[in-house]
Amino acid sequence: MARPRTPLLDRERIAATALQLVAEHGEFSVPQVARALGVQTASLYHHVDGRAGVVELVRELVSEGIAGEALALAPWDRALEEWARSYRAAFAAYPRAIPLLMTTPVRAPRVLAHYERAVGLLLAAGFPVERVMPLLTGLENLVLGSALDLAAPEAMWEPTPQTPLLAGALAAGGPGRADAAFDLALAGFLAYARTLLAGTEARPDRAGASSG
Amino acid sequence: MARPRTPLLDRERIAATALQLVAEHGEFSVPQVARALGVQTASLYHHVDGRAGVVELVRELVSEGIAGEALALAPWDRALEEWARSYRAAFAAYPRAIPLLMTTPVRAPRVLAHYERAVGLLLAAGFPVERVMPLLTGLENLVLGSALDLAAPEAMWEPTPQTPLLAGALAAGGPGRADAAFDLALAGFLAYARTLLAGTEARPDRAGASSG
DNA sequence: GGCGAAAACCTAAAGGCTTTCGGTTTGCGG
DNA sequence: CCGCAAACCGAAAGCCTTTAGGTTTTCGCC
Repeated sequence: MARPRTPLLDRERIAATALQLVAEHGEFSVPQVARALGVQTASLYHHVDGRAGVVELVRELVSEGIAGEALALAPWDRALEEWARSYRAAFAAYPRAIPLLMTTPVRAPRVLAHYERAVGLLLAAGFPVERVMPLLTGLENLVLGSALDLAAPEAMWEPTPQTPLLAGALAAGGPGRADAAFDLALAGFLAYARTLLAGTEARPDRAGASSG
Repeated sequence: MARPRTPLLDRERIAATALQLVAEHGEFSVPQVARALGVQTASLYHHVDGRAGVVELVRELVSEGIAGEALALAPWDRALEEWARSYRAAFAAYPRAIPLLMTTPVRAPRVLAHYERAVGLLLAAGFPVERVMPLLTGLENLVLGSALDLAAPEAMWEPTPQTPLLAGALAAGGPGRADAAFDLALAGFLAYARTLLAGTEARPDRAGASSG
């Protein structure tokens, strides 16, 4: 009962166990992961940078389904669209993880690398740098909001007898409808982005020349 | 040191203290609120339904700035736009509260009443019931994502030396830019919603007639 | 005016969480 | 073979949420 012949823990098993707990209960704690692995709580801290480190492992696992290579497609709007679709699909597989991952800042290198690529794509497409983060933020909100809505609308609103219309609207949307709504919202977003780019190209921005 | 001559606590003081803690530190705990009010932790439980109850009080306070009467405007798209603008302004005043309020389901009656009204507005405008929640979800994500981006972009991504483009894009956006981006994104959203409505009216939905 | 009930605070405690510190055993490089 | 690092355990500090039970004060009612 000290050091075992073969290690009981590694980052992969920790990540998988935490993700399973999140998928089942919507949250996790370090002791819960330890119990599921038949290990004392303190042992986890030899493999992982605290609870926040486990969250990042979960993020990596959930994000594995995102097709980063889609960002290499042309033209830029098609790249963004394919990326957003695989992004949504990856998170829709684990809807209960979304609140957990939205709450904490993204630190996972693999996920940051995705965003780095996406920023590069938008800059190469001609967007001014100050438009890039609002665009990515908007797209991310569209994707995650849709993924959450797809399989866990009750995570957002709690209808009461005083809110019959809300209850009806919540009950009305099925998975197929959510998919169609995402398609349309994404199309709207991309159309907006194209308009924005056209306006930028027509009148090049000269911000920063006066006060910076 | 038992029951005081004049009460030390009430829901308003609890709410204000919790909101102040959230505004300063991004989170709160029941003992922290108690300490700030010079009271024992357990005393709060006589006024509030646990920690979740305090969260709902904070939500009410933050949401007070939302102009619910905007939903009575005509036409429906202008009502939605004005509502969204005041919604964003209310949350932008307390950006650090946004993660807290996005994580837990909405229970606060006043806020649910807002959504109830919004659902009614969209139904009256002619949207099919199964489109309503995706629309509201999308609008809410737009609003909250923009509010968070307005004053706390570092709450979402943690740039590293490996992500120079991301760091640059994060540094580039100022408050004025975020406002302009919100204006455009909102315009895009409303245009998308109008398109959706036009398509619905052209070919009335008969969902529910076959199986429901 | 008196009295019981309820309100409002307290102390205490259970049980959970995160994290660190100091053992103890095992494996490995020299 | 020896020393060191790795991997696990036990214990503990300090935080959190929530409940239970006690004490004093106020208020409504007779």
